[in-house]
Order: sequence, then C-alpha cells, then structure tokens
Amino acid sequence: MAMSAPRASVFTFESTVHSSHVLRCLDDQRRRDVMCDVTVVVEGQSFRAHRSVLASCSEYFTHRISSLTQHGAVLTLPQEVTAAGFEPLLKFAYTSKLLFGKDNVLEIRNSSSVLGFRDLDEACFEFLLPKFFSSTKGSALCPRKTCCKKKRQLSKTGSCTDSDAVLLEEKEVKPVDYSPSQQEVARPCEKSEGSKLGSQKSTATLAAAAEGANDGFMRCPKYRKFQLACGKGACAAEKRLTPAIRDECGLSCSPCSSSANSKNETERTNPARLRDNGADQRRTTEIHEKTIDVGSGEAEKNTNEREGDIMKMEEEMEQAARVSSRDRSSVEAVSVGESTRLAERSPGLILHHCPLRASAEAPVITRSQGQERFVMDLKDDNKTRESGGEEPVSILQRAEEQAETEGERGIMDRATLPANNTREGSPVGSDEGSSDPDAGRSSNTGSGQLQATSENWVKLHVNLSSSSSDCPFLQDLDQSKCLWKGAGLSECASHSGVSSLNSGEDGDSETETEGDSEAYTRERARQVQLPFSVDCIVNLSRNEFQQLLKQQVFTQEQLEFVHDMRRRSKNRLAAQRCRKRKLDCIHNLQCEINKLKTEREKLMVEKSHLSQMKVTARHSVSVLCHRVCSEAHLQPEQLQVLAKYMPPDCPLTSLFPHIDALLSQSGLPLQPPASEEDWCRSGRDTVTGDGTNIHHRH
DNA sequence: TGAAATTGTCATCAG
DNA sequence: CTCTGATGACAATTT
Repeated sequence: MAMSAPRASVFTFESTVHSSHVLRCLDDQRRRDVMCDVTVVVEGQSFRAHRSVLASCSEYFTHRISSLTQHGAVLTLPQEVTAAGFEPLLKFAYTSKLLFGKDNVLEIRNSSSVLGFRDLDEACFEFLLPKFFSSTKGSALCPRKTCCKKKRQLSKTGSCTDSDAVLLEEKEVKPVDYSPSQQEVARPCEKSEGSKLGSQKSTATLAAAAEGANDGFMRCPKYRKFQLACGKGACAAEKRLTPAIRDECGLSCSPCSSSANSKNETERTNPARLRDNGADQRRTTEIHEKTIDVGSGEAEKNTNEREGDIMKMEEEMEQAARVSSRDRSSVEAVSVGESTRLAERSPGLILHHCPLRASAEAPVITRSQGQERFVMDLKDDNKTRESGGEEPVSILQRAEEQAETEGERGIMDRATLPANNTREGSPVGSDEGSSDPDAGRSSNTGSGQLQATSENWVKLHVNLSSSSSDCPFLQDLDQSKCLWKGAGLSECASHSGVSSLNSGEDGDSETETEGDSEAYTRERARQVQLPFSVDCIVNLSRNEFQQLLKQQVFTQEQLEFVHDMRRRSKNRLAAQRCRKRKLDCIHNLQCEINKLKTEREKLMVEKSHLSQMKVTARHSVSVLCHRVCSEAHLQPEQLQVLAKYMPPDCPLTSLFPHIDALLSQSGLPLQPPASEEDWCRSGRDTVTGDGTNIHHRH
C-alpha cells in the first residue's frame, strides 16, 4: 500500500461560538464602560457604546461616526429617536436580541427606522408587528402577513401610535438621509391569509389599509411562489416563513400566545423537537422575565388583559399536554407554578421552547440567576426511549438524532440566510399552502418551528402542541389547520428541508414551481407513507439503510420512493458540495492570481530599479570612454578594439563622430558595437579581471 | 423583460 | 454488480 505523496493541505477551522463570544465581551465592556468611545445622547439620556459596534449595526451611526474624529465623541440623536426606543436597539446591537413589548415596540421600530438598524426593519418588524398586533384583535381574525413592500412609498414621519390601525397603515419613519437604500425601507404589506379563507376574509376584516398592502404583497416579485401557493388556499404567512414554520405547523404555541396578547414581548422558541413514534419528547418553556414596573399605569391598564392571557396560556399549556398525551402514551398533567405566573405576568417575556431531557419529575420551574429566567419543564413521557432497544429503533434513533442535529443546524443556517434563500427552506415547510387538509403531514406531535427565513432576524421555534390561536406568530398556522396527518411520519421528518419530500405537499411545491418529477415525488410521497422520515433515510449509512430495508416491510412503491429519494437527496448534497468546492477553488485561484500579481509588481519594481542602475552604469562607462579616447590619443587599431567593447546604446561613433573616416583612412573596418548580451558578458569579463584589453588600449 | 445567480435533478464516470 | 460521490449539463426559479 503505497502512501501517496504528502500534500500540503490547508484546513479551515470555523468557530461557531466565536462571534457570539466577541459580542458578549463587547456587551460586557459596554456595561462596564470599558473602551467605549462614544456617548450617544437620547432625550438627554446618555448611553456609552463602541463606535464600531454602533456603526456595524446602523446606517445612521455608520455615517455619523465616520465623521467623528475625536475620541469620546458625543452623538446626539434626532428627536425622532426616543430613549425608550433606542435602549433596546442598543442592547440588540450588543446581544442580537431585541426585547420589546407591545407598548414600546413602535417606538423601537421608529428609532430603528430612523437609525437604519440593519436587519431589523424588514427582518423583524415587518414580519412581526402585524402578527403581534393582529393577535390582539382576536384570534378569529385572519392573521395578516407582512411582505416586502419596498415599492410602497408611504409617508414616513412621526411615531406610530399604539393602534392596529396605525400599524396597518404602516407609518414609517424615514431613516435620516444618509442611505438611499434606507429611505426605501421595506414596509410590510398586509397579506391576509387564513388558510383557505384566503384573502377575501381578511381583507374584509382588515379594511382598506390592508387591502393596499395586499396589493403590495401580491405585487411583490419575491416569493411569488409562496403567493401563488397561498392562492391555493394556504396561508400566505407560512409561505413566507421558513420551511421550518410550515414544516411543523402542526403544533402551536400556547405560552407565546399569551405573551403576545398580553403586553408581553417577543417570543422565541428554541427549536424543540418532539418525537413521535415513541421517541422521547421533551418540552421546555423558558421564560425570560424582564424587569417591569408592574405598578405603572400601563401595567394596570392591561391587568385584565394579562389575566386573560395568563389564563389562556395555562389553558393552552394544558391543552398542549393533552395533545401530547394523545400523541404519546401518557403525559402528566402540566401545572403551571405560581412563579411561572409571575413570569408570565411580566411584560417583555421571551418564551423559549427548547428541548430538555425528559424528566421523570413533574414540571419543574427553575429560576436561574441574574436573568430571572424561568424554565418550565413540561415533561413528556419517555416510554419509548426507555423501552427502546430494538435494532430498527436504534437505527432510526441514530438517524433521527443525526437528522435533528443537522436539521437544527440547517434551520439555524437557514434562519441566518438572507431572504433569497427561501428556496432552500421551501421544501420543508410547504404544506400549509395546501388547501388539502389531507395533505400528509406528520405531526400532531406538535413540534413546530416558526421561522422567518426571509427575515433573518426572527427565529421562532414553537414546540408546544397547544392551540396557537393566540400566538401572533402561529395564528396563521393554526388557522390553516396545518395538522399534518402524515400517517405516522416521524417527527424528524419535520426537521429538515429534505424531509418535506415525504411529508406530502410541500408548500413551495404546490406552487407548481417544481418540475414534473418533483410533483411526482410529492405525489408519491403522499401515497407512500413511510414510518420514518426522509432524514432518516438520507442520513443512514449504507449498511444501516440496507438493514432497515430488511427489517421493515415495504411495498414496491415505498421501496422505489425510498431509493429514489435517498439518491436524489444525496445527489443534491453532493451537488452542493461540488459547487462549494468550485467556489472555493475559484476563490483560491483568485488568491493565487492576486499573489502572482503582487509578485509581478515586485519584480517589475526590481526590474525598473535594475534598469536605472544599468543606465547609470552605462553612463559612467561612456564618460570614462570619452575621457580615455580624448586624452589617450588612441591609434586606429586601439579605437577599433575599443569600439568593440562599447555598449550598444553608446557606440563609439557617438564619442568620435569622425571615427569612421579615421578608421577608413587606416584601412580598418569599424567594429560594430557588441550586442547587449555580449557587452554584458564582456563587462563581466572585465570585472572578473580580464583587463588585458584595457592594458592593451593603454 | 432579460441577464445572472441559484438550486435541484439527471446522466455519467470512477472508485 | 451495486453503491456512492463527483461533476457537467440542463431546467426551473429567483434575484
């Protein structure tokens, strides 16, 4: 076994935590006022920060700060920016997290628009605000959807009032003019959607403002596929959301609904995965409580509302438990502790639903230090895992775990992708678009991940199987009744884009955007109800896959589908790798070209320098020759020899214009000047000590 | 509206 | 012979 010749390889290590670590450090520095080099004054209130951070997040700061030179500069923000609006933005700049409540979201949004906070306007507010506020209108309302509406040029002044109407009007504050792009801040266009109810219903409810928005939405060239699919009866919202949303809309979010309905703020649900098919199911709701002034008038004003929200939240949680208990074998009743209530009462909640290890204890509510972080562990039974042990299960589990890992990574990746990556996500979710309630979807298990891929900021992962009626983010899902009945499809099917292939109709796909083969695949996928997900199939090794095939009884159709799907999935990944390699290769070649160009520049400079020296040297030689010729009274023979060693660019004739005549009188021919090469060689000879010629001349 | 970019799929080849 | 990965080519879609 001959070893191949050693090759120099270049490896790249990319840390996934580095950036967050850096950001955390910066935030820490900011809070300790370490290395802060700018003071931002808002409404008389001062905020210390780092210029680079601010400039990295905001167009406004980019332009303002670039003109600041002195250290410790003070920046006074325009009056449109309020302290209440700016502070969360500042924190967002340092943490990537925006905490807001219904009472201050518009202020924040205003400030964000004025300051040109990247990623927020379009990514967050346009997506979130309509949902956020529409939820207060009652869950019966068809949720509205936002869409890029750059074409709309609405008036942009003042701050929005806290009313839905205003929201719908989408008043926008034009960023201070420094960035043309920002002046075209995309604004949400309201797209009513409610599954099959379609736009009619919503438009009726939402009034003219929404209608205009609808137009904008439908005109939006982007995500046309989604829109088309919407027309087929699916909720457009999901269309726009990432696959993850659509993929798992079978669930709903309970707690988040209450948080949204109440003055609570954002919800963010971590990707939690609920396993079907006996896989263990874990649910956790983390509630980040924000310190609030409950005694404020605002708080009191909303007391009733919150109470209702809390009640609803509890109901929904219990419902979630019930749902999951239906799905799985047994689930303990979920009780919400008083501390949780406290947390829930707080406005500005951030709800995380994240997977937790299944716990045997009753729901646990923990409180972590510092951040008033409540964790409710909604325990699910873990029967299957405990009883698991059969080979097929282990294979599937392994595959699903892998799929989960990759799926989650993929989800996160997608979440950070720019809007143009909807396509990648599209396969995942998909289905909501379908008006066909039978469009097979797994997941009464209720694992849901709501994501706004197109808005790379918003990442909502919902994993509770409760009603989503009050969740501003999941209303659409709920209303579209995206209860995937994917006959026994395992949950991991809902974790990756690929999985959607066998989950029936893909949201995207229904838009007929895919080719016939894809339609065929979908059709097949619906027909072929596999007991496991596509991810499982794709992620299994060859042996495991074959083992699985042996252990399970498949129809011919299923077998064909499985093989076909595995082949295409793998090929798709291979194509992606291949393209990436190509790009890397191109990049490397470009680097190489740049390197060579630099090298060439260096050589050119050196050449120029040498040429200069050469000219100088020749000049010196010519001067010397001239002196010798004029003072030594050389004989014609000597002149002839000398001519031979004169440089080509300085022939002897240039020193002795009459040398021709002189030599011809002596009957001697004029030796032509040596070629440059010869001359150089002769020069070297001379230098090396061959001075005979010189002596001879003398 | 057309060009460019992106992505999935198929066919083919090599290991 | 089968499976898998790589890759060119093509088509559909998005930007």
